[in-house]
Amino acid sequence: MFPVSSRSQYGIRALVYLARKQGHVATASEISSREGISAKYLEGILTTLSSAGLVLGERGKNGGMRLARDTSEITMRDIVQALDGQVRPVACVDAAGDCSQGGACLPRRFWLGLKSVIDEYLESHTLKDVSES
Amino acid sequence: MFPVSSRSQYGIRALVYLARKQGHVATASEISSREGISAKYLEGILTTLSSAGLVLGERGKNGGMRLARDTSEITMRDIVQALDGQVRPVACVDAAGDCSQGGACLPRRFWLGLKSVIDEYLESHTLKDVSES
DNA sequence: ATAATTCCTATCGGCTTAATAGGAATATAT
DNA sequence: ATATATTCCTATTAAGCCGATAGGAATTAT
Repeated sequence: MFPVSSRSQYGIRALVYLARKQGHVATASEISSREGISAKYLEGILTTLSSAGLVLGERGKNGGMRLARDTSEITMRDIVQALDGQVRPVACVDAAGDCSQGGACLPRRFWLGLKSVIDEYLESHTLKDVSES
Repeated sequence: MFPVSSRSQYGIRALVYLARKQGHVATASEISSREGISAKYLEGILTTLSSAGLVLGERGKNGGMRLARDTSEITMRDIVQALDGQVRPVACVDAAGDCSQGGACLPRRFWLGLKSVIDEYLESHTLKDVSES
C-alpha cells in the first residue's frame, strides 16, 4: 500500500549522490554505475529532473548533471512531484474535483486530509535533510 | 502519486453504507446496486473484510453482511490494511528490512517517517468519523 | 426442495511501468 | 575539422498488477 515508484526512488538516490558532489557535475553513467541503476533508465529520470528545474544538464563532452540550487532549497515534494506527479490518493482530490457523488461523498474529506499529511511531510523534508541524515 | 486502490475505496464505501444500517444486515448485491459498484467484485471485497473480522457474513437466505463491531472501533487503517496490506512506501521498510545498502541507505529514515505519518493518520480516523462527517 | 446468499478458485483483458534501443542535438578536446 | 562524450528525444518491449468476470460450492431460511 502506498508504494513509491522506482522512478522516484532512483531519482532521490541520484540527487543524494549529486548533493555529495557539492554542485560539481556527475554524468548519468557515473551515477548509474555507482548506484547500481540501469543507465538508460536513469538518464531519462535525470532529464525529467532537468525539465523540472531541479538539476542543470550540461551537454557535450565533459558535460553532466549538477544540482540547480542548494540542497536546502529542494524539498522531497519537488522531487516526487516532478517524477510521479501530484500527491493524489483518489481521483477526486484535485482541482477538477469531479466526484461522482458530488458534495454527498463522505470519504472525500478523509482523503483530502490524507493528501495534506503526505504533502506536508514531503514538503517539510529537504534534500539536505535526507542526504545528511 | 500515492494512489489508493479501487478495492480500498469500494470497501470504505461499503462499510459506510453498512454503518448507516446500524448493525443490520445488507446484502452484497444491495450495496453494489446502491453504490454503483460491480457486484461480483464487491462480493470478494466483502469476503475479505469478513476474513479480517471487520464484518460478519451471514450465509443463506436472508443472509448478508453486518458490521462486526462499533463504527468507533474500526479504524481506517484496519480497512485499508485488510484490503491492500500494510503501508509500505518502499520495500525495505518492513520487518525484513533487507535494504541492499544496509545501514548506509540514507533515504531509509525518510521513508520510515513517511510510513509513520500515513499510519498515524489512518489510525486516528475511524469509520465513525468518516461515515458521519 | 427451492431460493438466496456468502464464500472459493480461476481466468481474462487492459493498463502501468521498468527497462531497452536508436539516434539527434550539442559541446569539448585534440 | 574531426572525433568523442554527453544530454535529450521518441518508440518499443516485456512483465506485472488490478479491476472485473465466471462458475460454482457451501450454507441457511422458507
